[in-house]
Amino acid sequence: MRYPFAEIEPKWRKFWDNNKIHQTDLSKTDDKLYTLVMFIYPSGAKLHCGHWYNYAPTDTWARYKKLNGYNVFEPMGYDAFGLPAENYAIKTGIHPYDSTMTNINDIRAQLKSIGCMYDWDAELMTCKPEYYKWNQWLFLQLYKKGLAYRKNAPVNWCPSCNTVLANEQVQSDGSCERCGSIVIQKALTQWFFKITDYVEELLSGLDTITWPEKTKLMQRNWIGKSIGTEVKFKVDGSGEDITVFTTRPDTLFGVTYVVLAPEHTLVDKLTTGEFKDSVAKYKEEIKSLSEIERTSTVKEKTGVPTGAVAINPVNGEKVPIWTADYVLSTYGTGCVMAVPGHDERDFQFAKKFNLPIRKVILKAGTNENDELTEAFTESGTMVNSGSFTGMFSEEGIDKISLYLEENNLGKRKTNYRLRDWLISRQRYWGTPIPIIHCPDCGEVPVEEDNLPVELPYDVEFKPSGDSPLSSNEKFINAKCPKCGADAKRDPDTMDTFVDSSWYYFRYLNPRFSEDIFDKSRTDKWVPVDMYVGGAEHATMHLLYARFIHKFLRDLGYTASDEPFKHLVHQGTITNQGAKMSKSKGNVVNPDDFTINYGADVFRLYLMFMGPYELGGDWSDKGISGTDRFVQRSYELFNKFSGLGKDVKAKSEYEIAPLSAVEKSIYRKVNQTIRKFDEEVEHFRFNTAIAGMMELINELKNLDQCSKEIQVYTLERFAVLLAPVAPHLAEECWQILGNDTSLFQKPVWFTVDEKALIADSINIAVQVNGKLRDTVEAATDSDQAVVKELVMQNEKVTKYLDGKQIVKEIFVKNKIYNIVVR
RNA sequence: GCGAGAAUGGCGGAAUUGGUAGACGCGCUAGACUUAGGAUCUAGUACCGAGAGGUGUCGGGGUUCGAGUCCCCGUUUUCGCACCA
Repeated sequence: MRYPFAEIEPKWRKFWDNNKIHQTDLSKTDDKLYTLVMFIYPSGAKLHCGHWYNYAPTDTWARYKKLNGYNVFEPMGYDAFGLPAENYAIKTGIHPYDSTMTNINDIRAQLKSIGCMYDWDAELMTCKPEYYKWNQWLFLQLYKKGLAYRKNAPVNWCPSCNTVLANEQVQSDGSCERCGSIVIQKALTQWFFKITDYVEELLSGLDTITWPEKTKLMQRNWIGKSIGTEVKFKVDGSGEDITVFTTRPDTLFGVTYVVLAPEHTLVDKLTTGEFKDSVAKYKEEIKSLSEIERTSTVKEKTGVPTGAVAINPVNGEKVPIWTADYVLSTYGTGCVMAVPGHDERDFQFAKKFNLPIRKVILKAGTNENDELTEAFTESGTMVNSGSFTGMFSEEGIDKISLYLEENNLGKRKTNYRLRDWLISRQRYWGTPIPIIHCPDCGEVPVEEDNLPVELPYDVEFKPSGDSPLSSNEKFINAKCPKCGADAKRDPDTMDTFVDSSWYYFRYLNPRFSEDIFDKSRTDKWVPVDMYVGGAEHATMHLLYARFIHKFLRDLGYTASDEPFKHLVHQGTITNQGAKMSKSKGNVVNPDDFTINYGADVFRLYLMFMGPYELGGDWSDKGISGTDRFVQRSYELFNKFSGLGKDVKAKSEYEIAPLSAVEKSIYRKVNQTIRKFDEEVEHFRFNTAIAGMMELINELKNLDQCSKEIQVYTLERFAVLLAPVAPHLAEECWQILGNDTSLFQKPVWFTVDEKALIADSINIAVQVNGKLRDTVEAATDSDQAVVKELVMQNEKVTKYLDGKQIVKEIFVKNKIYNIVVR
């Protein structure tokens, strides 16, 4: 009989539901384990295989922990604010709230069909005022500490749609995805969170958490700490100074020009008469370029002179000031000193515009008068550098910095690539920013008692050039909390990364109304023990959450320094080479598989496909393999139905008295448990399942075992099934004769260590590193014993004839290698 | 462009610290069973070769008794790059 998943799976889900098996008692904290997957964005595309790939294997890990006695908390919620719902509204007229709620209801039903251990009492929706109220509260706390502030920042602007565009709405050729016009960069006043105040701790904290090394490295690179010196260049004939940042003050004598970012405020100020037109024209030209294009090292460098001249502080030399787009206003001071002899970008630029190139660092083994054919960017001996000539770069960096500091011409400075977090969005579907702009008092925060500032339902979200909220008179007009005068609310909303930077606290008490969360509870449960989600969040969400966590700690809201102790990234599931998305039309609907095979077969297949961290291109080719495995498992238990009622197995057996078949099965069962423990613990589900398949292949001889060994084996097999195929396992456990639920009364079997050691073992025999045969020897045999076997082996000895043995390498239980000449 | 991964049969993938390459599964081949089925069971399946044997882990070098694994050079490919989440 085929496994009737269509009856059995809903039956067990109902049982779990009715008995509240997945509701975590959060007051019990002794063996607490907080397992979290990144919450879902409720798009109209619903759940696809990529979501299942994220959730089902993580649930297997969580269930494994639960069976091992942990009090596991595994919640799920909706990251419900965001751009796609708003775009959808612009296109169709369907309100973001309505489409989001519809999507959530559909997705919830789908999520329930996976059979994960989600505690639905903890469900969260970030678009509800009871949630985003605390985003606003968080904003106010940051504001109070001076960590939320406004400044100008460039945004992608479509002049035809009259709106700000997300990077993803700008196509690769720089045009708007909606109308095709060329997108420009426009400066707008924006809200920022001062994440840079925490930069050192964000770096050092990485050493304290168990995250993939590559993710930590990405964060380190993102933060981009660099130790250097700021150098002041006076502008000739003007009171202005240009401050540049350099990590190579030892090359200061090689400066032949200075470059300002085109957006730098000094550009217009310094440009002299005849150059004004060309500079203005240049600034116009580069408006449509993205940062990636601007910094590309293959793109032809562009730039124009400003006519102004800077004075090198160490030698008084006058050098021209240029503006060029390879200098970014967002990094360092927005100005660089150009040393074409020792910087690749400067070299290219100087070549193109015929600017002088001067050698000031000598590469070891070369001559001072050799012409530079490319920039020499490493350290070396300083030349042409006044009194510093002859020093090695490291010493020169130190001495020149000291000289600059002593003469008030500069100072040592640590720079970071990390920029403050731009959190304002000129959009509707997000958390309103709780600030009122008063003509007299300026920016005034909304009183905490007046939170939430509710997002109004009625609004014109079609682009008009302004944030959609500014068109809602009722919303936008307010009284100044300080002086009572007529004032305007801030029309912007927050980046959705604000929502996701603290949601793991809120899951623990989603309806708590007195504070952002109940500290007495979160202190026991936070940090999250295991966090699973896509690697695409490596630098943004995962950095923002760490920042907010540290901020909340400084407010006294948590004792921990880091939000996520352990992090795992699932791989990306692509289809026809592309990430699954509705717009590409390559979404694979998991429902097709759950209808045909059931949830357990599908989740088994997702785990069996390959390494969890790797992902891969979607194919359903192998699903019949896991289906067969499920069928065979079900059949196996039916064959021994009820056996566990009459026969009780011991927890361990003496091995010697067992028959050969029993021995082999007993050993395999224990080896499989050992392997399963090891593999599932580290999210290696594919090999864990392969191990179980090996076991069931061996169990074709189970009827040759005593009833006790049969029960011993089957109860262990059922329990191994439980994390990977929970519905099936519950059913099998019951068929065997148990009247309890595995997840209601968790069971896990420990390995019988003495069953793991095999009596004998195959040892590879090599001659000159080439395999010639294997010999079977008792486990842990020493070299002399193995040598005797080897030397009797003709397949080996025929390669030794007439040769001289030079060396013999013996590795116990593994290899015997004879080197001959 | 910059940064970070990956590359093993026809396919998905296994392979503690360097120690028998191809576990497990798909597919395929042959057979069994059968009021015939896209079901189940048994056997085989890296490549070349009749065999002995030889060759094989993206390409090219290197270290080592021994390299899929370590080092150098290159190719291809996936992901991220600050307003998608």
